[in-house]
Amino acid sequence: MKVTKAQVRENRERIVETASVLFRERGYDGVGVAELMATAGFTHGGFYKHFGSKADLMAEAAACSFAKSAEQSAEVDVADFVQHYLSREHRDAPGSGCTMAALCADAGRQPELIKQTFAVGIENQLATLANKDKHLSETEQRESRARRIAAIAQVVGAIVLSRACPDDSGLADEILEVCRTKMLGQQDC
Amino acid sequence: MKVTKAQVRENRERIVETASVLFRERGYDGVGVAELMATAGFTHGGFYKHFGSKADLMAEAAACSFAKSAEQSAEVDVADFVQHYLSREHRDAPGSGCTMAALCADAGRQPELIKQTFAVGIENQLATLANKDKHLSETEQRESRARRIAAIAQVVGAIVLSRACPDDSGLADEILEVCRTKMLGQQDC
DNA sequence: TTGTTATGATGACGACCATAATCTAAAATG
DNA sequence: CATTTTAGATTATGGTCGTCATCATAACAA
Repeated sequence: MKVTKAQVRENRERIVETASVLFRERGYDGVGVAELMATAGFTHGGFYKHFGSKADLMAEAAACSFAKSAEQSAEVDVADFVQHYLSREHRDAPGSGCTMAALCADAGRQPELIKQTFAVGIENQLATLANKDKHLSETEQRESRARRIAAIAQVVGAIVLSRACPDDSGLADEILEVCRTKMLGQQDC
Repeated sequence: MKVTKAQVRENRERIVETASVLFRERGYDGVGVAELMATAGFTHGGFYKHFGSKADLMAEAAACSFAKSAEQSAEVDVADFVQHYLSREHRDAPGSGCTMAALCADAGRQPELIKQTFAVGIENQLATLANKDKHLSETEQRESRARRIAAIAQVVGAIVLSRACPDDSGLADEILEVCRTKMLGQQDC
């Protein structure tokens, strides 16, 4: 059952995208190759014609989603970004949300290849946010980078903690709200 | 092979403590019941004489470690706490470190029972930090609670992100350092 | 001391895991 | 049109998973 080269590329893309969603929803250990392929519409046997291992796919799926989210957030106002990032909608839809927030804890337990991908993703996001202050002096830029790092830690921590709370718990919403207010209240971000 | 009642309690405690460490190191999905019991010095069969399910043990292990860490941090200066929490030592030893930082992302994908335990753990930590400002007015206390929530999100996010970076990466240390400085620089915490 | 109870060892259950060899049919290449 | 190539289905590997029934044994209550 051979398929067109274009079809192969499309199939591979669908596997990566399906994996990206499932991993974000259930974690790297929560999804097997077989289920992954079945969800994408294939049997599991063909998997290793596309990827060397599950870890390879994890890295590719992460890199792909990092690139996509950096691209998107480049054209959005920072305040709007925070507003959406720290929303209930984002928290309740990890499958279509931020890969960093959904999987960075998992990444910490994965092979170096995955960690490198995540480090690149963080640097990418930092660079995207930095585009707004090219005109700063060197010391100002250093201070700006520090603020951006702290901001990312803050919003990622907020989402992760909020997701750890029960659905009906007021605490989950409170965490989001508090961090949203704090974040928007300071001129940096 | 029956054992003393005292022995049973001690065995059960050892299982919980072993689980607490292993889960923090490798995640809830990364450790099986069999390996757990073997590490604690038992065969896997006896597990269900102590716990109804793996999820029950996860909840108990988390609750146990939350209680322990709240107890410890109650008698420590806040600045010292942050200093240690955002240290390389803490980041590189998740098995003996903060359960919230190690497992809150995993908790978000677990049954409600686990999430409830984590919510209680967060409230506990918030209450512990609050002991320092009993003398405040009601509005001041509300503001204080908001600051404490944001602080916890910040430090948890920092550890989780730092762990997601490669071991030799400068970024991992930078995240810790930046957040430590930011955190200690403000009078709240 | 006798009878009851319950711990923890043994072993098995069916399902899932990542990975891989084999085979096929059809696309790509000549 | 003939040949080569290869995507993806099929099937198998050896292992692990959570859960549980069974059972010997030793701690308990009587």
